[in-house]
This record gives sequence, structure tokens and C-alpha cells, in this order.
Amino acid sequence: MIVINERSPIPIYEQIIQQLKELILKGAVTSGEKLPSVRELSATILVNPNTVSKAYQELERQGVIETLRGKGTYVCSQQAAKITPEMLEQIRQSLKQTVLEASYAGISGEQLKTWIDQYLLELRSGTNA
Amino acid sequence: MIVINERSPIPIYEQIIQQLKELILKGAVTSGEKLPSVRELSATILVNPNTVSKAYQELERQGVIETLRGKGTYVCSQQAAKITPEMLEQIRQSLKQTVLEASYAGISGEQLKTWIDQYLLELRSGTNA
Amino acid sequence: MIVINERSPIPIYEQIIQQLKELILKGAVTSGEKLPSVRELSATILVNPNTVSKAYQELERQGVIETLRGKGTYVCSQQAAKITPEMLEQIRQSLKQTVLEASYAGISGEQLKTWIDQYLLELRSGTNA
Amino acid sequence: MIVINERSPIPIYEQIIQQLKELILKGAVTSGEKLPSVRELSATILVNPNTVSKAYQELERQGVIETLRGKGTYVCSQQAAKITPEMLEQIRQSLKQTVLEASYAGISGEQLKTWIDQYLLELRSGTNA
DNA sequence: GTGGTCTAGACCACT
DNA sequence: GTGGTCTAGACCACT
Repeated sequence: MIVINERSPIPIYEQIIQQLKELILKGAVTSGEKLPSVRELSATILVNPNTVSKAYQELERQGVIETLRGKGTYVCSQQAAKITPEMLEQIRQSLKQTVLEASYAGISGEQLKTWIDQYLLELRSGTNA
Repeated sequence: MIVINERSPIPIYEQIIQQLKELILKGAVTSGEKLPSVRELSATILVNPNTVSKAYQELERQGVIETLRGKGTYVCSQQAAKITPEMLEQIRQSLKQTVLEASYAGISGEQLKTWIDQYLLELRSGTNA
Repeated sequence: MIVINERSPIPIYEQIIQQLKELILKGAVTSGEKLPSVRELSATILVNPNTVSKAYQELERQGVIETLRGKGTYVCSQQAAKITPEMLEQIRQSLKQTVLEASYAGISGEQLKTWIDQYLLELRSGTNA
Repeated sequence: MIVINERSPIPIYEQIIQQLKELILKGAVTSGEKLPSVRELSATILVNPNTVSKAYQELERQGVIETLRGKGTYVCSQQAAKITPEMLEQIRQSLKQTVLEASYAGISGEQLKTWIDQYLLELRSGTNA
């Protein structure tokens, strides 16, 4: 369910984080569900275990998943997600940056809004991106 | 007119690129206008000349500015901007990623759209962000 | 009487050790009293028997409890507790470490001392923490 | 200035974190000061660069130090330290645990308080522990 | 020069 | 079985 793009400038552990979050939001992986172990996932997606481990640790720090010692890693109930003002500002900044690039490329605000709606729909319906 | 944040996760040369593009879109710097030299700008914003140079090179590669040997660096007329399908896809991806993070933080699509409109307004009116 | 927190960073067997020691110090479990068997306790607190077994072994090693083959596990008379210089040093170190973290968090020495008195009172009065 | 104990149960990266915090609290390393680079420190204390890097990243997350890309790592002005309720509770818990062990070892509350004062004095006077 | 990421593989504590 | 730590060493982006 997770696909790594080795040529992407986005670090592999970030790709894992993003895709797991997407799977959770889509409901493909639900609260309380056990995730594949570090070794399993690393074997499946052909990535070093350390890299998967780094992704899991970061997701735990963000309150998305939790680790029970010796038992495995589980998806948290999502109301636990911790949002800080810094995270909010970072989202605003990255949106701003995207809009700037889009303006440069001649993409209208309307087009961007349509894409937002499309993607939100995908998330809600659990469709693949 | 350019302000660098050393602590930002965005590389300094990227900050220069973004802010120059923003200034151009806002009309604060117009087509054909001469930009400060690498040395001038690096002295003004207290940044290593290599870093400014890297920003200028990237902007030139993107068709935003052009360097005339011995004469200086000038803003291109903007219809020249080259939009490739890859750039378009990259914009879609970064928008998608922002929406994903926003969803996680409980930010609605409506909120994101409002922010887009706000920012576009800023660009058009030439107001500072 | 023992409550395990699976999410705690403290290993489960350590939690058992701590809580048993606390119960003994509070007088809720007295010298010579028989403890539940490994199987009983593991069934009560929903923990793997190996984990309870590990806790009991460590408590025995520390001279807190003793196992009589075929008869069960009993609380030792507590003057038997063996304090080595290493244990003393370890206590000093962990106190030092706690004070360091507290200083960082802006917690005063007075506050720490108040907490110590509070907790000692709890132990003596047998109140629950 | 940093000494690693390979036999300690405390992870090496944690030892680095603790000792750097101690050096900062003692004023041996002051706000704005540049720390040794990852490579330098790793060579000095004979530890793998990855391990030092992990310590630095965690300290940055805690707001103790900050990394300027390509320039190095610097001590933050300490009012920036972020204290969460979870951290406070964790400090209380580790104090409680220490008091419990101390009680078991026959160490009085008074003794513990004396040690606290001693260590705080060391921190303030910049004396070595 | 700086730190960040990644692989490969070992070892360990915990359940 | 589970995840966490660590070494050794490569490569990369940024200043």
C-alpha cells in the first residue's frame, strides 16, 4: 500500500509518513489497527529498517501512532493529534508558497480550489490518489 | 526588500528565489529592471555571495531573470516563463501535501480557500504579506 | 491492586516491581504475606506470565521477596533488604538527573522538596498515590 | 568536556543530551555559542557521528540548541525552552520513583533534600559534578 | 566546511 | 516475535 519513489527529493522516511497519514485519513488503516512491524514494512517496500523506524518514531512523536514495547505499533485514535501554532503557521506558509508558484505558472486560484475539493473528496471516499 | 530567516527550514537561496518572484508578481520589480549584483545583494542581506549566486542561477534557469555578461542581471518579460508538465505536476503534489497536513490539523477546505484568496489579493494589490 | 500502563515508557516488569515495593512500603502487603502466583497475577493484570515472572525474579534478587519451592512467593522481612554502594550511587544519579531536568523546566528546588515530603507522607499513611 | 560511559544503561545519545544540558545550565556553554560540529564531537568522544547527530536533533526538538544550515549548531537563548504538562508529570514521576527506591534503601527524605541542595549549588556555581 | 539521509548489519531489552 | 540503539561508511544539499 506504500510506494516509495527513490528519485523524489522528499526523504524516504517522509514519504512513509505522508502515505501512512493518507491511508489513515482515507480510513484504509483504522484507529487501533496494528501496523506492519518495522522489519515487515522495510522488507515490503525495500527500504532499510532504520528508515522505517525513523518514520514510525516521528509519527509517534506527532501522536499519530503509538508503540507498545515488544508488541508492535498501533494507530492512535485520531482526536489525540497534537496541533501546535507552529504547525498551523507552517501550513499557511506552504500554501502561500504553492500559490506563488501556481501564479507564476499561470494557474488560477479557481483551478487550485478545484484541486483542493477533488483531493478532499478522494480522502473522504477512500479513493486512491 | 528581501528578508532572510536563517532559522527557517527553507534554504536561504530558496528564500531569495521566492521573495524575488513575489516582488515581481507584485510589480515591485518590473520587467527589464536591473537587479542588484550578486555582491550588492549579498552585502545587503548579509548572506554568502555563493548563496545569492545560486539563487540567481536558478532564477535564470527558470526563465525569470537573465544575465547579460558585463551589464548585469535583468528581470525577463514574464510571458517568457516556461511551464513544463513536470512543474505543473509538482505544484499539484505540493498542494495535495498541504491539504493532507491541513486535514490532519483539522483545517477545513473552506479555510484553505479563504487563505488562497487572501494571498492572491495581496499579490495583486502589491501589499506586503 | 496493581495497575499496568501499557503506554508508559517504563517497562511493564518494572511497573510491577515498583508497585509491589510501594504496596510493601505502605504496609498494604506485609512481611511474610503470600503473593499471588505468577499465573494468578498475570491473569489479573492482563500481562504475559513471562513478564510477571521477570518481575518476581528481580524482586527476589533484590531481597524483597522469596520463593519457596512448591509453596509460593512471600514478602521478606524488610530489614533484609541489601543496599550496596552501587545502589546508593544509582539513587544519587537518578536524583541528580531529575533535578537537572527540573531546573531546565524552571521547577525550583523548593518545589521538588515539597513533592518529596508529599510522597513520603503518602507512603507512611498508606494512602494511594 | 563530555564523558561517555559505554557500560551505562543510559543510551549514549541520552548521555550527550544530559551532559550538554548540564554544561549549559552551569554556564560552561553560553547562549549563542557554537557547539562543536557533529564530526568534531564524535571524534572527541569516540562515538559514531550518527549518535551525536541524534543527540543534536533531539536537543533541537527540545528547543535547547538550533541548527543553521551549513553553518553549524548553536545554543539557544534559554527562555525558549518549551515545557509541556507531560514533561512536568514525567519529572514528578521520576522523582517519585527515586524517593521510592531511596525509602527502600533506608535513605531519609532529609538526605535526599540535602543532595538536591548540593547539586543545585553545583549547577549555580559552575562546579563540576 | 556544515548537518541530514540512507544502507547494511549487529546487538539488546522487552513481551 | 517487537522496536531501540549503535557502528561504519557513503552520499547529498547547503553555506
